[in-house]
Amino acid sequence: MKLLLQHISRHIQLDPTEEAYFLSLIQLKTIRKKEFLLKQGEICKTENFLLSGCMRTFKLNEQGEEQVVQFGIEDWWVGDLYSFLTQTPASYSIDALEDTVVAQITKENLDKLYEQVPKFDRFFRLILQNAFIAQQDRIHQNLSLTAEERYEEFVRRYPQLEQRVAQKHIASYLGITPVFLSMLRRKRVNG
Amino acid sequence: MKLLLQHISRHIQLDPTEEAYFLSLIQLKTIRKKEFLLKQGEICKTENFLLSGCMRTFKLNEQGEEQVVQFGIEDWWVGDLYSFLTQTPASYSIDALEDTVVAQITKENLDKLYEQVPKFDRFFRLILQNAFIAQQDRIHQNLSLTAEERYEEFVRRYPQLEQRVAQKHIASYLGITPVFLSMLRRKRVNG
DNA sequence: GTTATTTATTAAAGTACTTTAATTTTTTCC
DNA sequence: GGAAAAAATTAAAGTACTTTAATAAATAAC
Repeated sequence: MKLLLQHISRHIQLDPTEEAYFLSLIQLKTIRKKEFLLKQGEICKTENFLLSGCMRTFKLNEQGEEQVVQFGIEDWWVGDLYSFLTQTPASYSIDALEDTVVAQITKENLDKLYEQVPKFDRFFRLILQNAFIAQQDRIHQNLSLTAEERYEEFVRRYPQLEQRVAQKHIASYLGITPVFLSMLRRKRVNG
Repeated sequence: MKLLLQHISRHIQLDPTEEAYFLSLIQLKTIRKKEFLLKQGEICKTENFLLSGCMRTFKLNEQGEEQVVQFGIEDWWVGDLYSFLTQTPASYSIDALEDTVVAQITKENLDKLYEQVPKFDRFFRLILQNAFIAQQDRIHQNLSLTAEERYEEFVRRYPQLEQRVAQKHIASYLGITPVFLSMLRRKRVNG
């Protein structure tokens, strides 16, 4: 839980009362490997901050294939933001790739938090700014780089993930088939 | 300028003093068709709200081709957020596809605004939430749809843009060549 | 620890999309 | 309003990536 408070203190300063109030709105939850935090069609009841472990956010496309849109590790937020905000059925599923612990806040509690401690408007504005910038770069890369270049970028940017996550998930995240990713890796190793 | 105040009032309520203060921090600027609002390498000094016209945000890739990452029309914000926040050289260029009028706020003034009227933290949080959701959907679509399907989606979602913007820019936004887009369009018309 | 199951590799044939280049259409500009 | 420039169309050859299928390697399960 210290991890979450550290994460917040990087963006805003809380006094002890505010910190206590914030913590009173948070719940911990453990998700075992292969279990789901959220299933497509359910309502996303919480925003989730990863304290440990690794998760993936994905969507079934029309052919029933799983398309990974995001990974989450320690220090990252995961959730289906649209479903959370509108309390409508989720388009994304989220499951655990390792045993995972998350800190959760419900929409009701988050709304209270915004009213009681408006600094959190700023906090989430800052978080979203960073996420927006990262996503825009990713869109640019997806459109202008080859699969090979995207893979290089992925390895460079997330060396930990390359190790922790199955190749088929990385392939999906990059928008290519596992077969083709395997070819790229061989090419990389052999020269 | 009414457009901007309406846009804000959809998300937060300002009292007359706050509104006047906000307006005192805003400047209008006209950009003629083909002129630049921002050039890659310059520092992005303002966030920009489009009152009329149409702009494109793009980046030169390593082969020197222009990759369009976003269009902007009335009611949208444009800028290079990373360059704006860090006041470092921009990775993106922004130019006008039509004569355009924008309402601008500098980083200095926006920082003042956040301190004087903290509601704006909420305002931009809400704007960023929407942008984040839209981008996530776009990432998913870019990875899981064919070029033809992405084009269909684009036409469905932004019918106005399809009319207003040159095909080569739409092709770039979709991540395909103008030649291939032309083929898709013929196919669409002929059956 | 062995078996069953899932994941990664390899090869070969197929397809969506690109590249190049020539022609036509549309837009720009004095 | 006519010439020049830019954008869109068409066709043909080329390439990055997919699909299928068979085998090997790694992980899970009892």
